Amino acid sequence: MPAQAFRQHDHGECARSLMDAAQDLCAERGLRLTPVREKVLELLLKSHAPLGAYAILSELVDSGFRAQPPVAYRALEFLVENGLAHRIEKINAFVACNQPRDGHSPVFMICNDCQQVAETSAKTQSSTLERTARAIGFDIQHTVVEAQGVCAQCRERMPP
Amino acid sequence: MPAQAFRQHDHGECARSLMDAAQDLCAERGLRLTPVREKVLELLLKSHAPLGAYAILSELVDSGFRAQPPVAYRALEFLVENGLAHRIEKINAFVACNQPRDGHSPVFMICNDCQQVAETSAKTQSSTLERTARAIGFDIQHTVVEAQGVCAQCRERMPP
DNA sequence: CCACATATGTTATGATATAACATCATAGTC
DNA sequence: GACTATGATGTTATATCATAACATATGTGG
Repeated sequence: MPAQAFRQHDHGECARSLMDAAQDLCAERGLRLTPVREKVLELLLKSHAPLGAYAILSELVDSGFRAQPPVAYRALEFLVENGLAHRIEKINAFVACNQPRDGHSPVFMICNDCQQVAETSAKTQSSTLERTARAIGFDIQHTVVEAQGVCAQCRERMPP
Repeated sequence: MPAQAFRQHDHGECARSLMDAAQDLCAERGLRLTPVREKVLELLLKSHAPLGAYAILSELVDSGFRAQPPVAYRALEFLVENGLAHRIEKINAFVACNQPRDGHSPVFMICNDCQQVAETSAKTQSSTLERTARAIGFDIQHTVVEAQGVCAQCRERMPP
């Protein structure tokens, strides 16, 4: 299911099932999905667009958590390390992962108009990168692949 | 010539010819390669590793320029807009472009050990991205493709 | 219950980036 | 040469993003 974010879908249902998946995954792996971590994941899942660390922070405060910056950053670090969220480098923001436990190297499409971000899993993408790397003896540990532009919905709405 | 940065090469000569190319390109296009802009490009060309905006700023000051942050950011913005330099998102730093006027979508390999960055021009890379984008009707305006890992030289030097 | 590891609370500060407005330089025009 | 529009630079202030360091608490296995 590519580009989930740009499609019509039951967002509430989608968020719930991803939260369930996250809880299962943490249980399996002995990871502690503590209240702050769960809340941050919930905020990311509810949001239609990526959230910056300070946006998350202020929502945490609204939800009754005492929260200084490290609180948000630590929770995000946990989620990212365990594949439950991703950091979008180009915009210094975070999104929930829409296919945890995939071990994928995600590709993001960032719409400059509606600010939504779609996570796609282009396997060929990373294999192309791998090939380029191999050619120069480079050992890849992490990849950042992000495209900025305009999504289909926004383009349709735009002046000709 | 892929991965220039990781190879043995005459860096001084390489920097000089790229500076010449930049001057020609600006002359052709009626762009003004002013003293600050030229100095910043020179700093990037001399450096073996990407430079952060504030590193550039302090080198500008060392070179006798009065320099507040906007001075460095503006020069960098000019260089990036005109394809003479690139921003590496993952590390908030800048490198000189090693093939200006190519209209390429560059791919960067960032070595976590020596901090050097190689710019490669993988055409297949961007076409793979293009295909992914087309599949969901996304119109790409800019791409960020960066891989972090260990370059061949550093890997050879490392403990087994 | 103790000790250890992990998570959280808190203060302070570091690092990156830009808004806003004043001043100056350059090129084209009269 | 003076006039003016445009683009470049100078400067102040501040916004935004991120982490170091250390204190405290909490859960887990011995």
